[in-house]
Amino acid sequence: MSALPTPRKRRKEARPSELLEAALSLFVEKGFAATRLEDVAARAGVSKGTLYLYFENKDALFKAVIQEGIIPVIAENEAIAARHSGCSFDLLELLLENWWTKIGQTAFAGIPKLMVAEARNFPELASFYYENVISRGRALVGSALRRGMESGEFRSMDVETTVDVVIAPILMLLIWRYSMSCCQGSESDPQMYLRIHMDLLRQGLRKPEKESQV
Amino acid sequence: MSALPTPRKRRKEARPSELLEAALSLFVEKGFAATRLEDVAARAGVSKGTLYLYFENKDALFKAVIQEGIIPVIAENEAIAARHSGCSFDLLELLLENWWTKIGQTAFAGIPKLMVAEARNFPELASFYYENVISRGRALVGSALRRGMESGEFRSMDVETTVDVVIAPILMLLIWRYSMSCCQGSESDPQMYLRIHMDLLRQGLRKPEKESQV
Amino acid sequence: MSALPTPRKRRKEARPSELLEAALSLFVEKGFAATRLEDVAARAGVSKGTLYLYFENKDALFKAVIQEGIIPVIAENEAIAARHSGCSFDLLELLLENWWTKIGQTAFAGIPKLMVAEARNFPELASFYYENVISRGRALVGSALRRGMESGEFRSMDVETTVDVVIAPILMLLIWRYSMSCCQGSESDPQMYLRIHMDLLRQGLRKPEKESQV
Amino acid sequence: MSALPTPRKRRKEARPSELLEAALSLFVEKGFAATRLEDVAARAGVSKGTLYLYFENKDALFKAVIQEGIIPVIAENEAIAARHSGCSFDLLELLLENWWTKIGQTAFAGIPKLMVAEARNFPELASFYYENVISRGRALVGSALRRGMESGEFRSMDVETTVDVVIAPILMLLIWRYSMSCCQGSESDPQMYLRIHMDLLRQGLRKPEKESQV
DNA sequence: AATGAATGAGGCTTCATTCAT
DNA sequence: AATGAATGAAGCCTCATTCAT
Repeated sequence: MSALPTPRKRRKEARPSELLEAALSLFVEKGFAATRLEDVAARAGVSKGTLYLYFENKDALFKAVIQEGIIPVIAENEAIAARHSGCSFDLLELLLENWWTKIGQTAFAGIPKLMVAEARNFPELASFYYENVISRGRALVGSALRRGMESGEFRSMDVETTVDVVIAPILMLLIWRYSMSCCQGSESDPQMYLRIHMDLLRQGLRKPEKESQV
Repeated sequence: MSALPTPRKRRKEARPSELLEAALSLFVEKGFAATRLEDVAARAGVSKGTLYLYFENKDALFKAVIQEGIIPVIAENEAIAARHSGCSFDLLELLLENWWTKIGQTAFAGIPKLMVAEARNFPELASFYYENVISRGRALVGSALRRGMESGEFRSMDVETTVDVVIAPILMLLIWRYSMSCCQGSESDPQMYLRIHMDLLRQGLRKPEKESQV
Repeated sequence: MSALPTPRKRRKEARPSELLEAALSLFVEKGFAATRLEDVAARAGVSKGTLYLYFENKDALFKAVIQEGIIPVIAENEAIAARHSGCSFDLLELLLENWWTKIGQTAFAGIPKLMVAEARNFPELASFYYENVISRGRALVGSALRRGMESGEFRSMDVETTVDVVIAPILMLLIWRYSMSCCQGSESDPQMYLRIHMDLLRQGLRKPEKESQV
Repeated sequence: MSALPTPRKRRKEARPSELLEAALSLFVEKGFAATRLEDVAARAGVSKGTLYLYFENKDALFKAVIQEGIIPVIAENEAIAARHSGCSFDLLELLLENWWTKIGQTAFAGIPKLMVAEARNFPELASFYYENVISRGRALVGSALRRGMESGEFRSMDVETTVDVVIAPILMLLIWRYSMSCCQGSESDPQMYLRIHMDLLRQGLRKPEKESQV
């Protein structure tokens, strides 16, 4: 119906997301406290004052970054789980694959480390993240595990706790990359890491043919 | 006449560890950058200046915390590994048990999250930690895995990467406790978490009797 | 419509020189180490933070004072020397006259005493001053002396050392004024001082008509 | 009559001068403000607290250093002048030689720079030094010059001002050595410096045989 | 007389936030 | 809408001085 907005207008509307992108990359690189708003503004190509036209303060900027970053991927994974009908371990692999593609291989990969690092200093933010990302992600993995246990594909174990154990190496892979990896001589290979994790899991979760569970 | 050192002297000798204890609790509570040395001093019941009689600066204080608290546990684990002659998985369990008792159940449990959160902004501290804790810890787990693979107890896998996968849930357990756990309704049970992790590992690492590796 | 820059803009452009002026007067009054940046800012009518918008730190502020105030005078003197074609002693007098007008009779007169007082504790500043002021000043006087010796106007002497001897009374005049002069009852007359110095020099440097050097 | 004091007693009596010696060397090396009392005490082999048993505070220590350092040499020079009967320039050379031996070649050589550097911040000290050292030194040189002028050995010039001009290079030699000399590549030769100064003076002060003064 | 542990004021520097233009 | 100059609170670290032993 209407013509496309003029370049100028589009620029203006793009501002917030340009700022969010700049903020994400700096928050992820330096953490929340150590990121200077002046640097965020500079990376987005605007001045420090402009930033305050779009975000009330540093906290609000941080929240906006999280909000935009990860929730859509959780929703995608919920859809994948809803339409899956194969075996449960395959579902785990599908969920991981999508997560890896949409988060692990993008700038959002830095968010888990960011949240872990700042949760205590920003409890309100942590709550927001927990409700919208973590609890939904755990529910997803939890229902896959529960289905597998009920079908006899997996051993019986405490589901909630197993979820944490299963997720942990995936989170650590990202957290490591944005923290101590700078000290490491050799680059580790995330593909191999994930494959080994899933290999161990496949065999570790499987219900033994006959006797002798632990 | 009295065999006891003077109160003054006794105080002087106790100071460093009082300061280290105060520093540990604040570092773990607020992170490295956000901890004020004045608060550390106050918690130890001394003034700002006194702290500098014992530690050259904030970095040195932090390194001392690690030096006194964590490195000895690594050394203990190295001794445990050196004298171990049983099967490799048992060694992994012994190492975990000692780590859990000396680190996981003490205030030092907060250090991994601290390091993850601050590594990028304090590369020298990160290096120190990497050299003295991480690389030694990985070597320890790595040699246990390698021994198990060579003896046929474990499947053959890339050792370095498997080390990371094996360690990750243990680190995440601690990291979680000092970050997002505040948002969690139910307290999770670390004993069960570790048991499930080790169960999955025991079965996941084991070399199948006959064929069918991945 | 109006051709004048806005007041704000005008202010911004004037700031650096206002700050340099304030810094010069305080450095000269109290020395480098004892001058508080907050006082410099206050004297320029701004806050502490503003100073850092224009100068990276205290060292940079000091260097800027030298850069703006003294180095140009050295450059002028180099130009004077380059275009001079008369006798060498006249050149010495021209150099002195310009130095006296631009440095000796301004607030910059306090810099030599400042440098002498602080050189050991701020070796980087001392180096900067040595490279940019002292060595160029000495080269200037040295080449005038050398020319005079080669033309037979002056006796032959070690040039480098003679430079130091020739310059010393001029520096001492300024150093004295910013140090012990407060204790002196009668104000001494710098014009007479300089005239006597040059009188002694004119006759002292001159090559005797016939024999009898020392 | 009495036996020599015991070593222990002598040690105690030697304390103040050991402290003064240590203070001199540090004040001369770093200046007043930058000298740490802890370093003074350490160099004298005592503890920080001990220093306060002998000197009320840092200022008092500084004053004591100056008091002990130079006045005796001035007195010696006054005696030399009193008994001198040769030509006036020879007297100037004798005074210089004694000064050079007793001050210029000892640790006291740093005092002129010290006084110059701190005079403004310690006016009371500056007065003390002016009365006891500078004014007496100037009187000494002044009377030698005046005698030479009256005898026809020297040209007629304003005595007070000429004194300053004559002394300046000697003071600058010492001041330089304790300030900017660190930046200088080649060590300058003080013997040559003083010889050139005296050469220039000898010829510069001398009354010309016939006409043509300036 | 001697010690040395303890203090706390003070200076440089950073940066989130404000606001006049 | 956008700018960017200006602010001032806050933290690390030093060191003269005190005082219990």
